[in-house]
Amino acid sequence: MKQHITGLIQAALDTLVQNGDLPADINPSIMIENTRDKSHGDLASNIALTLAKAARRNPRDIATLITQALPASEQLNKTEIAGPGFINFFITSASATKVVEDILEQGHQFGRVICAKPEKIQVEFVSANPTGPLHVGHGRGAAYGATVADILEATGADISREYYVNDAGRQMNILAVSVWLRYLEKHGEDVTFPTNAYKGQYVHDIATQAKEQHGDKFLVSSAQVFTDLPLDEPQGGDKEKYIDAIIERASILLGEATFDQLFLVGLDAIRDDIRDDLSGFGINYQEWFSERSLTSTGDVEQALARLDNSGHLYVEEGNTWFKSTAFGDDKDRVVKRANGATTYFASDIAYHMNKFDRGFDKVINIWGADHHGYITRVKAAIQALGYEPDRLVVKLVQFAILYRGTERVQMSTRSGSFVTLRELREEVGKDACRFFYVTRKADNHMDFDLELAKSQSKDNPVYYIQYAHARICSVIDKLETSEWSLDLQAGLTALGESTDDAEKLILNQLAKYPETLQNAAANYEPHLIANYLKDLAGEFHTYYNSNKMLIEDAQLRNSRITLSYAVKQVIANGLTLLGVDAPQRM
RNA sequence: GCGCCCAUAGCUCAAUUGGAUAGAGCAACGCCCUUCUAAGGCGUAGGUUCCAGGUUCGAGCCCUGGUGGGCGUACCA
Repeated sequence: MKQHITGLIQAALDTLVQNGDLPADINPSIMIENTRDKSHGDLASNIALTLAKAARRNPRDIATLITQALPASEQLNKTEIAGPGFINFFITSASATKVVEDILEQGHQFGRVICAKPEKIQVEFVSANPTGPLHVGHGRGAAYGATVADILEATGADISREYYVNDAGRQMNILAVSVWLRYLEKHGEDVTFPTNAYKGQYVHDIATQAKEQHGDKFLVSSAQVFTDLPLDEPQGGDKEKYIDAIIERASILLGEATFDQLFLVGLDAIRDDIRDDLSGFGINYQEWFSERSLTSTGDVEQALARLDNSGHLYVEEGNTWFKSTAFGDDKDRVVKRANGATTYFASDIAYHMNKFDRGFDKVINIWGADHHGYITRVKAAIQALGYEPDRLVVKLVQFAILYRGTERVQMSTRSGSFVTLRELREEVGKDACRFFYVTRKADNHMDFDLELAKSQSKDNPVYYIQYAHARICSVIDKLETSEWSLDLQAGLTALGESTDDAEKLILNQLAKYPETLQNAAANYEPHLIANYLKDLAGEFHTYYNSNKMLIEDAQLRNSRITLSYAVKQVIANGLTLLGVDAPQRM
């Protein structure tokens, strides 16, 4: 419809230019918008306003010229000039009904786009350190990333979802010795647990698992572990030095290979748990990418060599620095320490190089808002490696604060008492979680009310949308067991002749679905779909409450149920994109 | 100090990317209802879009300067 009107306006402008009513160099870009106020028609164009300056004429005069030159169209009832010079278009109800026909034909495909030459896009999200279960803080990134990926896929991209597993580095070693000490306890050794070790219940669980799978393979006496160590914090020492000393001790007592085995017990257990957790959240990845693998494949060294060859590295006091200030960073960054160890940033440079080398046209990283300071240096690195920096898109997700009614839910990652994502999911359900997390713009802080998410009332948008879907399913079920049957063709014809305002409103909303999806994809804004569905469900409930569906009058019955059928389809399509089920009954 | 993000109705948030009279839902108030799915429906009221300038036909949105809040400013991961 918008294209149709754009064509009409273009034709009108061509005529006016030919007749000399408008200068030839106006270079118009024709925008058609949905009106907010229905007294302004269904669609509107601001073309006259944008041309006013170039044409040196009053916008209302231009609008008059355009409407006079506008070719006739069977799809329009009338056009009107309003306000400062808007041209409003009123669509006939027959052509407004066209969208229902499209929905019936295309089914779950409606709104989706298939691209002949799809853009290859990678979406990396969550990527939490595998040192413990996911907590609620990861939930928003998970829901947002998954939905963005699905939306991009729906609009024609070739998507790969990836989790970057930070399985290298000190934090993972701390996890390994945490498991180890619990394991020793389970063998009856007397252990004083370090201040800085991981204390959650899951560490006990993994230790038990290690004992079951590996017997006493990692067993040493506690005397061997704790003799000649520096002091821990409670004794007036440094907890960081203390835990590092234990890591070193473990490595010596067990030997590198055995320590690594222990390390992998912890890593595998937690990664599997995270994978399972996310799967229950409706999220499945194409790739779990190991940070460790970057070292073993030589990617890190290769990335640094590439930077060095292009003159972006220098050595100072034994440390190797990347000259990121050349690309707008505040300061240069160390990539290799004097002791030869590469930094986390070096791995990240290699990781991004690896991503582009895998042939992705675009790479999207979903990061927590606390990582914003990191964007500049990563962009600097990929630029230095010779990639166009715009091919990396970083979307930051602000924190969500949990409330139970009006009371804030405290969470702390210390002492293992945090609220896990799994607990949240079990309490409020997958659907409400997924929906609530994406219902706000990602760059806004959000409040997540557990009570509201669980409530079964109109106040709860997820419930309200699913309820609309279930209601329609129920009507259709009832219809099928009645003496009537669903005649969609008759319904379409009847709808085309209808002048009912509520129906018009719903038709209008249905027609907006494809562009809402496009918009959501183009801007990485899934909340547009969530809001869209809320509106559609609201309009439908209103309609449903004032119009009986299962009635004698065949024309009304067919048109109402046909319209409802289309609403059901679009709700299902939208909810699917958000990772929310569309239930047949509730 | 510097950098990024945010500020819209009492509360939680929208606003088609610069369009027309800034919209929803809670909460408040006033009516109605007990149903094809029931956990409701209809309506009223509520605004200096943080402040001050600027850009233009037009600004919640863009620019400048403030105010307030969140986050970040590692050779950690």
